[in-house]
Amino acid sequence: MVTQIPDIVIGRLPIYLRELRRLQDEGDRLTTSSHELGERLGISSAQIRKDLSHFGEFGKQGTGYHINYLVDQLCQILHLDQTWPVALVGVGSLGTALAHYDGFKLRGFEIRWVFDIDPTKIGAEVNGVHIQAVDELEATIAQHEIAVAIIATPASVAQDVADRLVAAGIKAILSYAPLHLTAPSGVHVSYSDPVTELQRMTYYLG
Amino acid sequence: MVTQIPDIVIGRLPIYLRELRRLQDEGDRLTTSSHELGERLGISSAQIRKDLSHFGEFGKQGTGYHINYLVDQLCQILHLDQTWPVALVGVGSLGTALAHYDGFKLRGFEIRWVFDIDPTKIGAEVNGVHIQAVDELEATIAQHEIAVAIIATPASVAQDVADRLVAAGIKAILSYAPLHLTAPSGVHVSYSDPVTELQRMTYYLG
DNA sequence: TAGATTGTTAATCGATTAACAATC
DNA sequence: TAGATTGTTAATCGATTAACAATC
Repeated sequence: MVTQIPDIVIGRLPIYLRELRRLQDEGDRLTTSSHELGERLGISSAQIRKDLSHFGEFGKQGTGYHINYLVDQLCQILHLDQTWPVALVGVGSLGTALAHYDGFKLRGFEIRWVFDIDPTKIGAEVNGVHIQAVDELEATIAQHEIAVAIIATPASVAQDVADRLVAAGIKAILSYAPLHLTAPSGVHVSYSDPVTELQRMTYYLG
Repeated sequence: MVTQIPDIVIGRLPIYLRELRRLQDEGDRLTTSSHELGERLGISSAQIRKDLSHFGEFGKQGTGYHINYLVDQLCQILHLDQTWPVALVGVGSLGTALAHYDGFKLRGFEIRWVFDIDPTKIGAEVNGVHIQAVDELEATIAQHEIAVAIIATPASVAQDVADRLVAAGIKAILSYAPLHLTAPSGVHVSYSDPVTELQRMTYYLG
């Protein structure tokens, strides 16, 4: 029986995975518990057990969860037992920073195509990746069947870029442009806007 | 009577504000409606009306919301009728990109102090701001009563940096380090981790 | 065996939505 | 007046938590 799992549960799995990897790196134990994990993440142990129980029984009464095993399971669930090749659009300062970020590879992603509209950038390289003209976006994405893209363009062109990415077959977009993007259902969009995040916190400051 | 307003409501206000600013920039109308705003943001009109009603009655039956007025009100609520000076820790490629980002000023923030631990960077400038040694962090934050900070350091030192920021008086932290930070209650922490965001989406991809 | 911890149930808590009287 | 849209209520829907039998 296929049960629809809430988005909010899916959203926590990468957080669990990230903390489990830290436990692996610390390397001093083979198992952990929902209590320990919750303690480290500020999440209740009941919620962690409930979340995981949507996908199977990964723990053992009395001993908890085998860290390596749970990491493997979460990677399978999140489809991270592969490296997702990523297209990046926009090589301004943020795009360049993302292209150089070495935290992608180890966690399942690799920026392998980079696009910009600026003729003085096209043909150059960023972190070993050739910068292509945005004109080539559709052909490249279709040819390589790329599913994941990052938008790091100015806000003014982000919706247009998103439309073209979607038309070319992209299924998941992470956008750094500070505006809501419209995309057809079946295409997943997530956002990162530092100002929005800061504004959420200033409410609570005198 | 003071009612506790849910965090999730507060979290949507900056989104409303951002879209209202877009309507201002488009400049072709003085008013909007919860229906229009919801349409543009993929949020139900009922939710928008409910959210706003926590803070007052900002609309008029039949005509909707006066855009400029609602922007003003939201800015007041979010304490954005001032510019918040921000301290940035870490001047790697991401920190540098943030220091150069010109989207802060217009929306209520300004990176005015920058810290790094690398002696070859200390004393240089990034976007007109002097790079200080991390040693000077406590004194500078206390002296200027800085409330908001951004962490763009490697994960390995992020918790230590956060502890020092908090001890010096910082009340809101936006962290780009890919790990959960522990902070005392009363200190607000938000996160931006591109990999976590991408991992949330790959679950839905074949 | 005794202690620890799971997976699950039922209860609680909170958020969203539908509907509509009020009124511009 | 007629149409549009608010603010609010009550109903629905969904998420979190507390508690505990099962069992390692």
